[in-house]
Amino acid sequence: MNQPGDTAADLPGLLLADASGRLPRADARRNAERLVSAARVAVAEVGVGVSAHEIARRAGVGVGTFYRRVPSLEALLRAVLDEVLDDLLAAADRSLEDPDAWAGFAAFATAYVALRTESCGIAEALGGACGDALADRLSGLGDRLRRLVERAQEAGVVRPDVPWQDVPFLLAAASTNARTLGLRPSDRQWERNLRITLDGLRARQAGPLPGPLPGKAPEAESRATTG
Amino acid sequence: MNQPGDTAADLPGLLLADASGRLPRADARRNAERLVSAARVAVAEVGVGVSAHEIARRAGVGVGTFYRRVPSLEALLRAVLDEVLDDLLAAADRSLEDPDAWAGFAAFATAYVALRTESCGIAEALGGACGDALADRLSGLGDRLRRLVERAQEAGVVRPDVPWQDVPFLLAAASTNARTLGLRPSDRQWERNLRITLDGLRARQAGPLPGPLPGKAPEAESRATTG
DNA sequence: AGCAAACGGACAGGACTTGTCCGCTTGGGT
DNA sequence: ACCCAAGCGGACAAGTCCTGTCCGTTTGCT
Repeated sequence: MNQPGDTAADLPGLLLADASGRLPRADARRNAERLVSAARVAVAEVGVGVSAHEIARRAGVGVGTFYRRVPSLEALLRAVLDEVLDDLLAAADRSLEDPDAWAGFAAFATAYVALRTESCGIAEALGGACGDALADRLSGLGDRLRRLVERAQEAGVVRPDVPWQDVPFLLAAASTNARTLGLRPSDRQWERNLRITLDGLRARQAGPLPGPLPGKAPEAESRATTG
Repeated sequence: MNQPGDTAADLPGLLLADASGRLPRADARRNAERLVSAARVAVAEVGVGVSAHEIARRAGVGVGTFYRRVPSLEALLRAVLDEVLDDLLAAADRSLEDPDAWAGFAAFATAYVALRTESCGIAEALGGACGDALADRLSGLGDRLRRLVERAQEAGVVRPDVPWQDVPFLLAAASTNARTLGLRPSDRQWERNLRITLDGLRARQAGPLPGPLPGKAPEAESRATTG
């Protein structure tokens, strides 16, 4: 996906080198790589709201070094997220080429859910928490997901009464992280959730879905009494 | 659930009256009620991280009035959450008395998902975001959910290979809010998610679930490559 | 009408945040 | 081995947002 020998830490969008295009000293390059690695982990564990000081601390460098190696906190986070989303887009394209429509759909669903589960920040980004910055990639993902679902429905392997617009909700749902549920994070929970969700999506007899199609309802507020 | 004639706004845990047990002036009582109402809405829309100034603004009063009517921000949020959780516990007990095991389970699942979907703050609280403050009520909920699931499995209406520990994950998943997904909030999305989840849980032939039982895995960290 | 109770909101003080700056350290060419 | 510029750490500036207090003004009730 990323050419070896890109910028310091193989992040195309991130200018880590100086004006001459090189990082002359080994420690500079090493720290740049540590910062990018730390940023990936921190985005996964803390989320897109992680602070520059926190990333620097995890990388084992001072804040001064952070801002010498990276143009800004925003640029670093952006580069990390862009990379992951590009990988995911590529995975979707590969799934679309799978001759088995169900296998392709399930493979992408698995990759998507795994990613959301692993990285709290990616889940936020996929949910639009980063505003317009990732809009292009997100709409590209939506487009591919629509094609994957429609193809599987035409092949008769996904129940036809589920509109493709429901699927991002279902996948996001299956990837709900243990951390957000008050239970200790057991690594493979998402696999169980996804399995049950996919069982619910598989073509077989089932009643019509309740409610209107998503994405068109007015902004009406509803309050239900739980009693 | 709450006796009429409790404290100012029917929140048992919250001392809104002065030492004599009365709020002498009508405006004081009116503002107390406005603050509690605003807190409920703000918790739903903003989450448990909502600020005192924000609640006061929504109630149309100054911060001074906020702190004169309410012992602290924490106490107000706690009272609001306690009330909702007590209602939910009562709903669970009612479901356990339903002679139809599936209907009882589905009714509670619906109430639970509806609540999480309606209120962002309740979803956070149910996920343990409030620490030990709600631990008693949360463990009570877990206990009732376990009994609901096991009863439905013994009656043969929920697939027996799904351990009850998976169900809170699945319900939390079904209630994933539209707001967190970058799509405009369409009120009834959760009904569609829940329907598909329940379809996945209904007893019928299905392969064994992958992975270990939740809640027992060690803290091992896993990194998967998405490519 | 009088006055205590209640009001609004400026303010204090603290916990964060991003990003800068400067005195000290060190990599690496000579 | 030496030298020095490049690189380093972390104190610091300036800002935002937080909870909670205080006081001059308004208002409900007797």
